[in-house]
Formats: sequence, C-alpha cells, structure tokens
Amino acid sequence: MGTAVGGDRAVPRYLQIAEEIVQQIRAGVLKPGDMVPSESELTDRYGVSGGTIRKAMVEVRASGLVDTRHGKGSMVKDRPPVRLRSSDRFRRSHRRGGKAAYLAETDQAGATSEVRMLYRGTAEAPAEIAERLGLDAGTQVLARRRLYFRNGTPVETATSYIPWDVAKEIPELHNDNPGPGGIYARLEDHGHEFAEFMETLVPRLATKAESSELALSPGAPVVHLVRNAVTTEGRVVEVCDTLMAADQFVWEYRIPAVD
Amino acid sequence: MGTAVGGDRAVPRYLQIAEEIVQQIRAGVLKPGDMVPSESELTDRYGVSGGTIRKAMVEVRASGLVDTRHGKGSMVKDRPPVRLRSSDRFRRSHRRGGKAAYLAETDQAGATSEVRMLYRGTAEAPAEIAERLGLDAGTQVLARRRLYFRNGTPVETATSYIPWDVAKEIPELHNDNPGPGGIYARLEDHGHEFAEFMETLVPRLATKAESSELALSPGAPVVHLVRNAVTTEGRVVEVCDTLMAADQFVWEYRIPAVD
DNA sequence: TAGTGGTCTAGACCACACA
DNA sequence: GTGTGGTCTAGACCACTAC
Repeated sequence: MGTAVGGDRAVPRYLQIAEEIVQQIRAGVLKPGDMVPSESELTDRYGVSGGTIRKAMVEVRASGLVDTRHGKGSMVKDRPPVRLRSSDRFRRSHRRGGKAAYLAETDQAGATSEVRMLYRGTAEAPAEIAERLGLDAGTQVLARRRLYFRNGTPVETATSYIPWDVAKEIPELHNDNPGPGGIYARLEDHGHEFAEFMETLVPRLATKAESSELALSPGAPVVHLVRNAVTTEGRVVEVCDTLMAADQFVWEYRIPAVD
Repeated sequence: MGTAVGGDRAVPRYLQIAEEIVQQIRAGVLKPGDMVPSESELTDRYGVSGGTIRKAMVEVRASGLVDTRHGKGSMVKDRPPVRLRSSDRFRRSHRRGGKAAYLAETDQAGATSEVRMLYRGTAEAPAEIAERLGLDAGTQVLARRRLYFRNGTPVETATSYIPWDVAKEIPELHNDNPGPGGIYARLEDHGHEFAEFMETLVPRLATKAESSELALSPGAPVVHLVRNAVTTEGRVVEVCDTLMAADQFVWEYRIPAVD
C-alpha cells in the first residue's frame, strides 16, 4: 500500500514499539541471556512493516540493554556492575605493586580483564597528538594501540604515543607486554618522574566504525579521552588517546581547592 | 525496483555519503551557517533513494556538526570555540574576583551567558544526595535549581543542595542572586574553607524529559555530573547535581601524580 | 539450507516552516 | 501554497550464523 499512520499520532509507532520492548527488559519479562524475538516475528506481532521494526530496534540498541549480532539476533545483556574510574588510579604505589591502571581497577570491581595488542611500532604522530607532545606533526613516534576487554566484552581502545627519543631507550616498550606496572612504571624506571596527568573528556555518539570495534550499537554514547603524562621537568612524555564505551564506566575526579 | 547494491560492498552507500558530507563540513566546503542540501536534492545528486539519504543524514547528525530542524533543513553549526570545563574553574581567585565558576568560563570563551532560577527553597534530599551530604534520606535541605544558557541556548541544569544548618546562617543563599563569586564565595565568607571538590561524571543518552528541558534531540548525549564540595574539616557542605548537553562542553582535569 | 539481521528501493502520507 | 524533514510500506537482495 503506502498508507502511513495507525492511531496515536504524536508518538511514532516505532518509538512505541521500542519503548514496549525496553520495558519488557527492564521489567524482567525478557531476562539477561534471553533472545529478543526476531525482526520478522516482531513484524507479525505488531502488524507493521520491516522498516518500522528496524527503526524500533535501533532505539532498543541505543538503550544499551541488548547486544545485536548479524545472523543471530538480539540478546539481552548482562547488567555489568558499573566500575569506578577513580582519579587515584595513577598512584605510584599501584605501579610499584606491579599493577597497571587498567588492571588495578578491574580487579577492584571483581571483573576479569584482557588486553589485546592491535598495533605496536612507529607511526606518524597525528596533528593533535604531536601538538600535545610538543613535536611537529608527522614526526615519528612509538605507537601502542590496545583493545581492552572486561568480562569478555571490549570496553575501550587506547593508543599510547611516546616520542621516539624517549621510547628508544626503553626496550620493554617495544614488547607486547611492557612488564609489571605498565608503561608508566617503565617510564619512571628510566628517570621520567611524573608530576601530573591531564585528561580531556569528550562524550559523544559512536561513529559506525567505532561502534563495530567496541561491539556497540551505532549511536551508543562513547567518551573520547586523551591524557597527557607530564614529568616534573614539564615534558609530556606520553599521550594516550582512548575511546571508551560510556555505559561501562563512571568517571570520578578530585579537584584540590587552590587559590 | 528492489535491487540493492551498487559497487563497493564492504562499506554501505549511506555511510559513504555521510562521510562525504562530514568531510565537506570539516574541510570548510560547507561553512558554519550554511544549509546542507535538502534530502531530495541529495537523492538526485547521489542517485539513491530517499531512505538511503535519510540514513546518511542520521549519521551526519550523530557527528554533531549540524543542527537539523523539521521543515527547515540541516544547518552547519557554529564551531564553538572549545568550551572547556576545566578543573581550575574553582580557583579562589575567580571567586574573589567576583566571578562564579560558570560565568568565569563562558566569559573566557567570549560567549554570552544567562542563568534562570527554576526553584529555590527547601526540599527533601534525594537518597543519593543525602548520602553524599552525610544526612538521612528525606532530611530537609536548601535546594537551588538553575538553568544555564550560553548564547541563548540552554546547556545545563544544576541543582545545589546545602544542609539546612549551613544554609540558615547565610542569608544570600536564599536570594535568587547569591552575590559576587556565587554560592561558593558565600560559603567561604561564612567560614567554610574548601579543601577539594569531587566530581562524578556519567555520560549517557538523554531521556525524553531531559531532552525537552535542554532543547536537545531525544537520544542526544548528556553528562550527569555530581559534585561534592568538601571543606578542610572534611564536611560536604554542598552537593551540586547537574545535567549537561554533552556536545556543549569539553571536560578537562589535572590529576597530580601521587604515591 | 533455513533463519537472521543489514542494506536498499520507489513510492506514499503527515507535520512543520516560511513566504 | 511550496518545500522541508519524519514516518511508513511492501517488497528485494546480500551477508552472516547455525545446523
């Protein structure tokens, strides 16, 4: 046909359907691990066309309650115990205790963690990174790109950039595993004493490419976080560029009162 | 017809088109204030159906570079001169200079600002707030709820909660305008010296109600930020519960390196 | 191979903006 | 009014998953 419209103008049908499905999940009618009915079944059940169900499911995915995979369907997610990303995660004592920041936190939350190295080697520093490092754009730096998992699901990608003159004297940085305490511990071992870290957060919606890398629904919120590691000499010896699934973290910062 | 497919499998046509439009904006071919071509014009130009252009525009909107309004079209947004929400906005010197945190920042960015008081009076502290204040849930506190505008558009709602025993001794807190330097300056005037502020950020998607209050599209990203103001005596004398349009801010925090 | 989600078409009608 | 975006249909083919 081609006729639009059902009854309720004001709130579109696809949003009504999405809301109904989300409510079923929140109310426990659909439990974690359950499959959401397939799109064709929903088409029949609601008496609407496939396109409408499709839009509804986009909304349901945006709620972050389901995990959709091609050819398989949509499964109701486990509700991950949200984790605190506290500003004390860069304590020297954690590094001296052999724990890098990421592992220190996940352990604390009782979750399993895994790190996969995606790239390790030289790269041209992107303009924004080069500026933070005090280098010319395009200068060769050491780049280490990792994908972090918690409880088996990817939650964060992180790329560390380290000026080559710093990196070349620290052999462990060129291995997949930089050793106990992570790369910050190695930088300290080699005389780079940290004075402060500066983090910049930009929350936004994931692009398509990003959402596939982090196994998110397109349009899910992410946080683009970039951190400078500044030494007591005032030099930025590392910049870490990370993209994090927003619903997997809570950020906490303590700001000392100053004059 | 009904035939799908063009040439490039792997990356869908609608993403290619979205990327092309985004690049035109980033490259300055489409400048701030320009209208993006209408969907029907894009349909002709790219030789695809309306639905495909529609999906492409959803992606372009997700980039945050355009502002789309029904019946009007999509306009390229002004490139806001990075609105930094820096952790140094709570300097005493700003307050002594008569500027509250919010105004100190907007001024710095060369933007106009406006504050509208939505509520001012006693209220029962919500559970989460009461816990932060070290009170029993439901205890009466002073609540001040404001809506902040920048360049005429609402960007943030903020509700301050202050224990009644603190508030009752500070008459200015019971006025719409608490005077130069804002409520933190008044708290300091009355002997509450701040030691630190603790902020918790939770980025997520806006609910329907929130998106209408901040004039956002439903599903736009927001940041729920809650801040404790802690005195040198270790007491939390204020909790500020804020909801901010994520695309209007960049958050910056300095984290001192500690043992 | 059957079933699922992902992309796409070529139309339609509705609601909003502006002259 | 004309033109815009917003919703919806009833199909089609493709790609992935599981049996």
